[in-house]
Amino acid sequence: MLVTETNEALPGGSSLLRNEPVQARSSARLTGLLDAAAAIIDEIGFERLTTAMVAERAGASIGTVYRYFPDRIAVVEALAARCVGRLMERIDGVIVESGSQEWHDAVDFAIDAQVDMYRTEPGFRAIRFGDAEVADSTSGETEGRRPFAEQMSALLAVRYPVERSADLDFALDVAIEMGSAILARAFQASPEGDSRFIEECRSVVTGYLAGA
Amino acid sequence: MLVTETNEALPGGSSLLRNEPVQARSSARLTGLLDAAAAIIDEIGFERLTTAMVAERAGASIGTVYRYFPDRIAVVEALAARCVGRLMERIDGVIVESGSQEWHDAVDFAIDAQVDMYRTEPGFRAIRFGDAEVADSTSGETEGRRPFAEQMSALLAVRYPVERSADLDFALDVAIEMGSAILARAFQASPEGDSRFIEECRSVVTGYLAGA
DNA sequence: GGTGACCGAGCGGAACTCGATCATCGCTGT
DNA sequence: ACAGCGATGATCGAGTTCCGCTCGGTCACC
Repeated sequence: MLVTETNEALPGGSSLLRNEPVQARSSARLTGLLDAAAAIIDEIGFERLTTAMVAERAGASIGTVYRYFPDRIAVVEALAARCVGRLMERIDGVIVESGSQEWHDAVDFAIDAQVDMYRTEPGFRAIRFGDAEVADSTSGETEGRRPFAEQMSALLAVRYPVERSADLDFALDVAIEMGSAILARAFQASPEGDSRFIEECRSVVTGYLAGA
Repeated sequence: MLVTETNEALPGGSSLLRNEPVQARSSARLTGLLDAAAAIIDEIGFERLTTAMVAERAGASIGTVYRYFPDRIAVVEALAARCVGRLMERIDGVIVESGSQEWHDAVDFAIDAQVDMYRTEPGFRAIRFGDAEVADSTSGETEGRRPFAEQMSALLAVRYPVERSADLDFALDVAIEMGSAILARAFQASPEGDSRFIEECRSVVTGYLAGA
């Protein structure tokens, strides 16, 4: 496993939180707050989410929200981070389980996992990777996509033909950008994900990474 | 010209506005408000933009802002719409001027125009096409990219080899999605636009549209 | 008893409203 | 022609409401 979680609820490091939860009930609270935020975002969108809504839905008070998160934006950033973490766990899990050494399997699994997340993970759709980018237009996207790009890089590095691996990181950047955009389009077209776009995503990304 | 503007300032239809300006001074006001919004967004980002700032910068009062825009978000949506309108005008202008009948010229011009907009058009960078999508996560992107896709469709339809034109609209959807994402990445990496990503954008989009 | 966790009234500021005021336009009668 | 005059467009800005966030006090766990 490349991804290690010190706590089920907390995303990554993480400097997004004011106070790390130490008692059991409080990490449940954190999880609950993020769940509430995810549900609200799915229903009315990030822009209309208020901290009071999050508190009420999680059965907490406003003060509790601000005990964990420095501000409103940090809530959605933490949610995004949790999403990315879960996505990476999935991809990692599936690929080691399969035992495949083919790089294009890793690509396929990554796309499968994202499709699955779009369908089942609350908030993923609205947040994609970096609609937290919405929040802070400077960092958000980088924060979200960087770790993902690095994980894919690590996964592909050992599987990719050596002669082309010089530009692997750049190619991955481009591929992830393309793939995410097409997938987003697929789920913008329909809630279950337009299969035409999804298939096109597979072929485009695989084709590009294969070197045209 | 495919694009017709009834008024220099107003973007498209447009149902984004509460009141259409009818007198001359008031469309100047509208233009001024959008200019102010663009400048502010460039300086401090969409999130930190306040309606009071827009009003002050445009030399208007808050009430005037709300005479034209239903809410804060609509301001940036209108700005996005104006950006898209200007982009389309440019592409259209350059391509008829060139007289080219090659579809890949249309693609090149479209990419050139976007690069130019990123570099010179206030607010374009922050707004891309659909960081208004940021605003209203449901419609924003659709509102922005739809007219663009349709214009490109119209441009390419007469230039594209007939045998493949059946899926032209779908292919264009995908191509625009890919291209926009890669371009955005180029200008996220550096303010002048990372030329490596820009070149990759050209080759990927042209390659894809050529049918691989 | 000491520290972690939680609450919610309250503060500051930003989004948005509304009725009063001013500018422009089109008409109409001389 | 054009001066006057309603009607409608356009502007203003104090005021209201709502939301993000703080802080001191209370409760729960070790």
